[in-house]
Amino acid sequence: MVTALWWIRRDLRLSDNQALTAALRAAEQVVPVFVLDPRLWRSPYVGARRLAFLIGGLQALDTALRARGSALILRAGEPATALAALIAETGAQAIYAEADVSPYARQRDAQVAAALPLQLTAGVTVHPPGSILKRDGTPYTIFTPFSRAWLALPLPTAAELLPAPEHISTPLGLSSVPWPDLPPPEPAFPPGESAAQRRLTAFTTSAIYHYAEQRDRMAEEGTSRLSPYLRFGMLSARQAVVAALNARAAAATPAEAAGAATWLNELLWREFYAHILYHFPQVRRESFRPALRAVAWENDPHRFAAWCTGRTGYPIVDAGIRQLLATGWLHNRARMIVASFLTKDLLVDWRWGERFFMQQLLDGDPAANNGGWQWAAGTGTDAAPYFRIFNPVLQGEKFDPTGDYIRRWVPELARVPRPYLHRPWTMPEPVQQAAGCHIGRDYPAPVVDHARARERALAAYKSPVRSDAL
DNA sequence: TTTTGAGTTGTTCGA
DNA sequence: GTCGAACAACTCAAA
Repeated sequence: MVTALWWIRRDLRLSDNQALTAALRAAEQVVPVFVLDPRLWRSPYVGARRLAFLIGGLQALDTALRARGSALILRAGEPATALAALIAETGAQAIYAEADVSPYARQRDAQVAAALPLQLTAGVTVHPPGSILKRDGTPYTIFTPFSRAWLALPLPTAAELLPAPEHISTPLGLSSVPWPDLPPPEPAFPPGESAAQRRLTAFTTSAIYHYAEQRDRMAEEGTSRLSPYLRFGMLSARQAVVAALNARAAAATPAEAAGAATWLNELLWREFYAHILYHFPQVRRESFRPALRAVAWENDPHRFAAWCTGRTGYPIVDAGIRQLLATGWLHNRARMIVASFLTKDLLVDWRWGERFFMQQLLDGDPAANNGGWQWAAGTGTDAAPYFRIFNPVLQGEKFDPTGDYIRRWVPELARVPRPYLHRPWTMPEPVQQAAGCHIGRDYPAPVVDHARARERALAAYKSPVRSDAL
């Protein structure tokens, strides 16, 4: 009897799963296993809410496996040790898993592969990192040429998507550790593959066609909200790309096709940053651009705390942070606004914001989160020019013109009249009275003056303190 | 090898 | 209110 392990990490799905398919082709019996790595619980980059989403996804996967004659085996401990034990128990000849790109995952897999028969497959991205290079053999570091090269490769088709297996034969009697105790999942993001598929279908048959115009409107549900599902592979990258291509082909108007193409482009940003982290793992520790490794961050803990709690006094910034704190998810436009504010207005090291996002986000992904933060901070590949500093008032007026987003997430501003909503500190005293919102008491005064903070940021970025001058 | 055009998502200022 | 230019210089990608 040939037995194989399907080592699940961030591919919590049965459909279009290359690792599972490879295991089923190689073996008569397949053991689906997830290893609770104690490093997950200790990491300052992991929060309870994302863990709860992960565990919920594993429970959904377990249910789906049980309907197919199998069951998820949950183990705890160092992966190499736990897998070695399971191999000893089952006599499995091989382990199949989807390759990941983060430095931690690659080091972990190298350690396992050194001791055990580990077979890695593609799947985190459509095209595996390392497979898209310039003519001279070096990796792309600018998005647009990367995306051109990506699009020049054969596009995935629906026919390539691997079907979910109807039956999985798993040996009986293997033990599991109990499910860990975690907070209940976020209601807005029910974990699991079927929830992901429903959301993908809903988005790619409707909102995707308005995505080009609607995606920046923070009060609207104009985005796919699929990021947590992509993060844990409850949906494969290939399934998402195929759905985008199908939607583009089915578009009734050029504007609708543009919507689908814009969303596809966002999926390509995800691919791009996965490739970047694979080729430049040091970006997890330091700025991609060497010249900006010496920016003299102020790192004021009080200002950082005001930002983390949504009490900066800038409504659009606070609304974003509070949406994140309340739901574990944040609109992409709001991500850019709060990141620009932290790094430019408050001069806090982008790595502080990156870590906070990783603690809070359901979709927290080392590659995409790092790429986004370095872009906003202007320290990354293909980054915003240093002088591109978001004005939180203008961003709010432009992308939340009705103020509905602010009123929803910052209830103490609910009765502030629209002309003052994005700059409540300018409310005359009688208006504050009428709105039931006294600045400094019910809602904070601005933690910095944006115009002055902007000048300070320009100076700090223009002449970073060089470490050799210290 | 050299050259040339280009580079997600902005803001401010002055005409 | 609207519009175009300036904001710097650099690095990258590709011919």
